[in-house]
Amino acid sequence: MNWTDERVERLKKLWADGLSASQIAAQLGGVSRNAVIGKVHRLNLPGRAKSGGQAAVRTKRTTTAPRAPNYASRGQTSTNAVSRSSIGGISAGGGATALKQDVEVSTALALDTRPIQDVVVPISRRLSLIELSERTCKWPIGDPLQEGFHFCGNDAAEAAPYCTYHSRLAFQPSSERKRAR
DNA sequence: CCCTGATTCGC
DNA sequence: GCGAATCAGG
Repeated sequence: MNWTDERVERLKKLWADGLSASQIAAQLGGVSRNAVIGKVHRLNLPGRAKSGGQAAVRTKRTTTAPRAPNYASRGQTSTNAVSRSSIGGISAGGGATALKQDVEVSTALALDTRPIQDVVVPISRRLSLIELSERTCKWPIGDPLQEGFHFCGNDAAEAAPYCTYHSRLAFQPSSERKRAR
């Protein structure tokens, strides 16, 4: 994808609006967030001040080049197969949000007093489309044509499209389907 | 782990 | 000029 005047203009606007590089990349399409950042630099657009978000108080890089990295020591990254038990094992990463969600789910299933409503039970992160990543729950909430539409956005297991709660709603194994209903 | 922007430099 | 790889940080 090349930087047409039009795309550059959009980049400028979105950057000025405070969108993050990855969000801008998602909107423009065809470019990575690195490409966006690189372009921002070349355009001499003001970087993100040390205000708001998380600056990047990068103290000038000492003559040590980042190139010629340790290609040798690379590749040591092992993709750990994290085993997640169906209900108890929630990743700690999500913090309070994920934890709270799990508690509510457990409670709902344990008490079994009334059916789980269609309406949101877990506390969603209310992410917009472009904010979704491979690890966020893509369960839609609301009417896509109405204002306020968003996605759950809670932590989703490795290859799962939804968080544990919504995975259960989406892939109910008949037995649980009865109880939930 | 997820993410952020900044920087360097091979292309 | 471009942007992947990398760094440094939240």
